Amino acid sequence: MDKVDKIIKQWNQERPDIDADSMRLIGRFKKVDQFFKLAMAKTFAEHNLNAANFDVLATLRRSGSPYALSPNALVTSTMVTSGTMTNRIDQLIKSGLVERVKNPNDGRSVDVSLTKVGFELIDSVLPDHIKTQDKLVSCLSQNEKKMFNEVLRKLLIDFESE
Amino acid sequence: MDKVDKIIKQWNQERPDIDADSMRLIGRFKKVDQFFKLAMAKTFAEHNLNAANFDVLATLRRSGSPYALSPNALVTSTMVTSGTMTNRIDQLIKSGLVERVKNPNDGRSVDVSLTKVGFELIDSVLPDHIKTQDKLVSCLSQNEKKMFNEVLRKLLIDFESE
DNA sequence: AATATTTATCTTGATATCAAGATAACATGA
DNA sequence: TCATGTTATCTTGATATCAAGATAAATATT
Repeated sequence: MDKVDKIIKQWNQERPDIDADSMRLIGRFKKVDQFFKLAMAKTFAEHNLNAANFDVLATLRRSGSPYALSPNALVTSTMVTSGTMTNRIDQLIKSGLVERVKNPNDGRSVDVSLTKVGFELIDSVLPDHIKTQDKLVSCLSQNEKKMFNEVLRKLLIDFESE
Repeated sequence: MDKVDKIIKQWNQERPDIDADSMRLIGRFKKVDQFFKLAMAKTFAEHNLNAANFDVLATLRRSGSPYALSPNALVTSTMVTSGTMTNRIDQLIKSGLVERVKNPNDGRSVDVSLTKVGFELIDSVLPDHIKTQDKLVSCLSQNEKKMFNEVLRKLLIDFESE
């Protein structure tokens, strides 16, 4: 009987008319999410980053040479608003990890480009990040991971079809 | 090939030394989380609530009669700081959904108590919330839900043992 | 009884985020 | 070409959150 079970038990007592099976599932999911985020945040903090910063740097890094994308492209791939991205870029510039480069072909547009320091930082965080992620799911068997992945994929397909 | 697969493909090209299997799993998990949160936020918004407000009201409701808990108890069960909880309570009082009642036995302490309006609101949101949650996992078979739940439970047991 | 410690709540200052709108550059169609 | 619409980015004002500290009451220690 874990915390989620206790919550469901409370609901059963107070509102026995409600079927709380999905709540149990989603409640557990939410708790797992909290643990995931906490563990990854710890890794980022060891390199003076947070999840938001890391996200931007990682997106630039994996986009390949020349490690530069427009703010718009970054907004699209990170699911935040443009104002949030402006702020993130400003912070990363202050830390010397990226720079803004004017686009000569389009006066409205800029490229956000990894600096050498930024490139080296993200490349040094990455192995730790992978290690953290591996550890987070290390209690699962290969088969469990496979099923887990398939269930998540099925959910995503369902969501994106609507 | 979904968005997560594309991200992993980029990493494979840029950093073939890195084994990104856990990243794929956790990346999907994160996306599912976003969909879950978005759908539930929509339901809350239909009743002029957000996830934070709902959380407090639901915690008070399921605690049973007299539907009152100390801010401290609310902090413990919702995983936010005391300052955040003070703010949430202030907002809910402004909306007339809860009230602060002095604890006669302990001058430091207050009880946060559901008002009649607050009680009726949370009871009317609840069926919609359950419906939303049911729908979110409706694409999964009974067996898949069972396996999903077991995997999540296994993860939580692992996290809490450390 | 007086002092020190712990507990419960609130306050303060800083940050990250969002929604909406401002600004400037580009694109299109008459 | 000029007017209109679109696109890319940034700005503004509001909100939710956190970490750290303030306040006040209860408890423990001497």
